[in-house]
Amino acid sequence: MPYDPSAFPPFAVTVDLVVLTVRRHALCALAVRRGEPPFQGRWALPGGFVRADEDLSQAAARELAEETGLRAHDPAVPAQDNGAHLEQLATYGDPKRDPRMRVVSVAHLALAPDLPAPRAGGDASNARWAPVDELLKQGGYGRDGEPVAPLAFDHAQILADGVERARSKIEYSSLATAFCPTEFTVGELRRVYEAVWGVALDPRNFHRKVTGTPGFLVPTGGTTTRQGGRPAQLFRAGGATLLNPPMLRPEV
Amino acid sequence: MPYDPSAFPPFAVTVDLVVLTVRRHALCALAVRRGEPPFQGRWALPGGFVRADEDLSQAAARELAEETGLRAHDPAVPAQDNGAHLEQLATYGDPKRDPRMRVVSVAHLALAPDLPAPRAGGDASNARWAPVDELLKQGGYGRDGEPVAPLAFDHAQILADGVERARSKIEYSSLATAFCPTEFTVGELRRVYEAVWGVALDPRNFHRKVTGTPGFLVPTGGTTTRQGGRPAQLFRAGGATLLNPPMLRPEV
DNA sequence: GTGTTTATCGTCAAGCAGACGACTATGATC
DNA sequence: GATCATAGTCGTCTGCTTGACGATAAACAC
Repeated sequence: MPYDPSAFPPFAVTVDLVVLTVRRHALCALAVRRGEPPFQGRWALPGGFVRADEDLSQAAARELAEETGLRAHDPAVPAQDNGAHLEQLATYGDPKRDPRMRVVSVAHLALAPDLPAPRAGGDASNARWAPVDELLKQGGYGRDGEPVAPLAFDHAQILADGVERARSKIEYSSLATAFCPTEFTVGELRRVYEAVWGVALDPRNFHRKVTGTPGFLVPTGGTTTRQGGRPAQLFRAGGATLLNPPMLRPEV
Repeated sequence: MPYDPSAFPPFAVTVDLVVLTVRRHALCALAVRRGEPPFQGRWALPGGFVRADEDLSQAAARELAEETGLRAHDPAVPAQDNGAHLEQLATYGDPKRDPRMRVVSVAHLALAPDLPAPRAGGDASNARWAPVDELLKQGGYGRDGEPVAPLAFDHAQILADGVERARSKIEYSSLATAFCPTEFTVGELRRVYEAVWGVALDPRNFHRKVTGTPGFLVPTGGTTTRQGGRPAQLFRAGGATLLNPPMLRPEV
């Protein structure tokens, strides 16, 4: 059977981004306000069409840079901290997920430290970091009492999947360091785990665990006191990507 | 900005299947022989175009049924064994992955017990179960001394990703039972782990572990002697999907 | 100095994992 | 039928990890 362009239905392919960070002890995601129908005025995940000559990961990295200014981490330079962590999450292709046409969206998950301020095409009012519980609270009310509309399209599902991926992945990988600046303390790393998992961890056992896991942390020699209290040692992420033994999420 | 069909490039969207089973102590994958260019005559993963009105998981289930006769497991009936396990794996969209046109493939992973014989459109010579090491052995020689051509397209990468997913997922989930018939013995389950991981496990510690993990196995009361030796108790898969504590893959 | 905060080290008991001995129940072989 | 081989099942022991928590250290605020 020769190649017949009419033999398959045409699809639009997009990438959507779940960009997570930890701000003020809460796991937050980047949301942008839609400027056009459908779902005009509603919050959504950042994303856009994949271009004709682009790989999926390239498209995701481009969108991430456009929305946040973050460069994606180059997997070829693992030891070096040259940007945010970016990985493919899952693909969503319900025929009715976009009322305009048949769109298949390849969602990606990005983890970033707190630093950057949102910038959606230069217009800051159309992009914000929002706590994920707030974004996922369907039909509830935000911290300011305003009613919260659910995210556009199936983005609530995508965000929930991304959060779940992040929660489970910091158990057995060193990914939690992607939420930290280049140099960080054990306490800062612990607060990342606490924010992502939504639990309190024992500082003493946590310290013993992470410093005892080979390849997880390497001391830089410096110390800091930016948290108040006794100065803490500074660390960088070690070469290990898989943690053995893994971090254990406390019982549900 | 109104909807403009020319604003995005059209893609073809396919599903490809990594169907794994355990045969004769080896992890095997379903391969089909391509009957048309490109890669005519080469082995490939089964798959096909997503139809215009189909969800991705529906398309994957349809292809699985067409190629193997297996029904996909309905997630709404978790305790019941009504088919093979099927889950989305990852999406592959390199612009050059198909020389004919821009194709994005949403790969799925299926795990099945040994029973079914391949049937690719009724022609058995164009479908076979092949050990995954053989399919992934680039440019080597098969067990029969024949030279082995690498899989078509990027299917070697997809298969490798699927195998890795299966290897890690049987650690912390009860998915290994998807490789077993409805009723099975602890020894049969152990041989699944040994085949998928490619290691030897201590029968005594394995027995203690799986029978001690709550929700993993439920005894049916029957026994069997089909393996020779002392009769073994028969079990069904329990309700648990996540294993706590997980099975531990021995050191590399 | 005193109190507060955070970091870090130590101790102890419970539980789990790996190594491996021992026993059991079947079929195969002589 | 005795013996052997095979596979399944139960125990034991030892070392390591974990979770709970006491104790000490080093900063800052007053």
